Amino acid sequence: MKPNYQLDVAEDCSRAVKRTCHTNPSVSCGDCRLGELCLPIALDAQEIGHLDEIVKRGRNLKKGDYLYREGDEFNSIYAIRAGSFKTFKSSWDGVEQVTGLYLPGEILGMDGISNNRHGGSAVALETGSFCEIPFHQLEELSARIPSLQGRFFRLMGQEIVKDQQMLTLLSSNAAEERVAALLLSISSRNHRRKLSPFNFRLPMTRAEIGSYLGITLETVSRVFSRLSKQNIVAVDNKEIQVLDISALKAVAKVKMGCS
Amino acid sequence: MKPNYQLDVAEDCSRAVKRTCHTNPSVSCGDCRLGELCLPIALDAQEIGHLDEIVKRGRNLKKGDYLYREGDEFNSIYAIRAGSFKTFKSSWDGVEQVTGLYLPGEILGMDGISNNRHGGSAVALETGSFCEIPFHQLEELSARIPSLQGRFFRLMGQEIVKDQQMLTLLSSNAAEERVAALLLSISSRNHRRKLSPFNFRLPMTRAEIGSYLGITLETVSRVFSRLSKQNIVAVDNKEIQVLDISALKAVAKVKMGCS
DNA sequence: GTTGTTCCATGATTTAAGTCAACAGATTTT
DNA sequence: AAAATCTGTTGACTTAAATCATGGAACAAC
Repeated sequence: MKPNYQLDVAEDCSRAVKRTCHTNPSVSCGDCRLGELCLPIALDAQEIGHLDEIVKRGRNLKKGDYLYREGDEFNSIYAIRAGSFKTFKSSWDGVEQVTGLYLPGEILGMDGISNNRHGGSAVALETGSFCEIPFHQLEELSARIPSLQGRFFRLMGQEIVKDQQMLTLLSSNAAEERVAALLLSISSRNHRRKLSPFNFRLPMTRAEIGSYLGITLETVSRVFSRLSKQNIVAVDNKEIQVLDISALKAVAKVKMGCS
Repeated sequence: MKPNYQLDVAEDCSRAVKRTCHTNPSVSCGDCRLGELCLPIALDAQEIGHLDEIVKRGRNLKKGDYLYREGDEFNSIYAIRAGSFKTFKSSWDGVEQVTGLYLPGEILGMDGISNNRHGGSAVALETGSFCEIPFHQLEELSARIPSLQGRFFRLMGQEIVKDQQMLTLLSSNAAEERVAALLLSISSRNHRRKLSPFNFRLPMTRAEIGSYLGITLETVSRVFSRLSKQNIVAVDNKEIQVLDISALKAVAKVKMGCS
């Protein structure tokens, strides 16, 4: 059985001739290889043209740079082209609570829509690039292009579903389930992006993972050790190799994004 | 200091002469006393008229009746007029996970938008009534009425924010914080509805509250006992009286809907 | 009203995860 | 390349909440 995914982004880019690499900042939505994951799905060529006009493409960030901060005025949503981002809130006591992990092709920043103010912050976990889509222009365009409106409704609905899955994950306890579910989620999202679902690098530290999953970093570490000992995954620092995906699913009791 | 809220719904209804009671099934959106909480905010009279044409008003349910079930085809969203509802998912092992609590003026069912299938079930926690809004008609109308589109974007955004607040509540542990936050949330939502923020009846059992908050029913019960002993709230079964709201906020470390 | 359920409170015990602490490996900085 | 900082692992101990168990109160059905 041959894997139908490329092993890494660089390799994929070198293959692409006319579509150009997605890390090329000037590539338009129609040519972006993330097209079938990002906002434009379900739009025809002409509609994508309109969308292209309002999208500010190819902004780059390095690790630790903010996309926006908690309390910032909300102006745009962001489509990730490369790299990974986390969203988080700082609680009264300054402790940061990770609320989301976002990978290429995913949309960020919808937490600002209801109040015109971002409810949390978003930072790059590594060097990355993104497109900025001014929201009021998107709204105007949506009113004129029903399929875009529909697409955006669906996108927001997806965010709701995702958050609610996370919610059930966090209330039905068990540290192991949570960690396993996160690994499966990353795995399946990688698969969607035509990357290996079995080998990937965790973009977050143990502390960030713990914060996201509502457990301590020590517990995260111990769970990795246990899963390792059972030969379910191989863990080398942030490098993860899934050895037995069905066992991993059993541990997770299949909650989050099932592949 | 005089309270500016009515003590209960019945009293409020008896006062209303031309607006008619909101439990009257035939009252239109323009006249519904929930107007300023529900979908129509930000619409003018004519737009509300259009909305009225697609809304199926005044459906009634009794305790335990389903609004929709997990896996059902998604057709409509629902606006609650009276009563309260919970949403939940059943996990593989049949254990039910409460994912949301909905009160009058709130909108239910947006979890179906992305997949055309409801991700969870919704049932009435007590006798209640609601309006059904067929989603595809709402979409069409939204494409023609920009302010309705905007309103709905905002409404979905609100759901996202709400879920993320819940998420941070569940990861930053402490049973007491969670219970306190839930009480404050209900309190402030009651306030918005011009009901007492200090006296209310919990619509859920201890088991449901526990499931929602990711703790056991015994823990919920113990937390109530402790808060009671500290004279922060008076608890008589489901009847709650908030005695010291600032102390309650301190316990909650102010997380969920702050009043 | 009586009977049968469901719901709630509380005690005793167990357990999973948190906390504290020390050290080793990585990564950055200079 | 050395120093300094951040990140990850593991152990020992503590603790908050889960589990198990009982009795009583509230509610529904008949």
